[in-house]
Amino acid sequence: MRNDVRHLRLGKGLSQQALGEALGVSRQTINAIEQGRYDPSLPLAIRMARYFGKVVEEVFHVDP
Amino acid sequence: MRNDVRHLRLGKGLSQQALGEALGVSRQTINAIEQGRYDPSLPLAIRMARYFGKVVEEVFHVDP
DNA sequence: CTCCGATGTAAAGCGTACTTTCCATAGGTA
DNA sequence: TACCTATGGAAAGTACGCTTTACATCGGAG
Repeated sequence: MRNDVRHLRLGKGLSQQALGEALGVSRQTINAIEQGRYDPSLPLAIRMARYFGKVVEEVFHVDP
Repeated sequence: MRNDVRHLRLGKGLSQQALGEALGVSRQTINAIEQGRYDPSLPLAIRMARYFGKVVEEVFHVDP
């Protein structure tokens, strides 16, 4: 799965730390997701998308 | 998280077994998700929503 | 140069997502 | 009766999501 988290985060001028706090997870979790080291849980993915004003499918894409 | 999987599945006239096969998971996984015993992974949630012609947020709802 | 904020990464630990195998029950049909 | 499908669920194993702690690098501000 690829995602646009880094792009969306920078678009809001936030650090990984700040985004993590806004979403209730650690900065390492944000980092790992941005790097594609693993996918977020479903509830976190929904919170993230909602935070950026998007639906899950607009933020997370199945890699072809 | 609550979800509409059972309702959507029955709307298509499918058994848990048949849905599991269509999505590439076991029938026990479908059962557990319908019962709310746990949430699906993000890729499975996206596959499920897509299978039913919906976005993730239309199938899985945050609790409150 | 020194200090700091931001980022990358690793280890250990915990809970969960998912599997296979197995057992059990209910309803329908022959 | 016996059989079959659909469902619910337990047990054990594997892999992943997420945490805390810790260390390291880089760039900018002073």
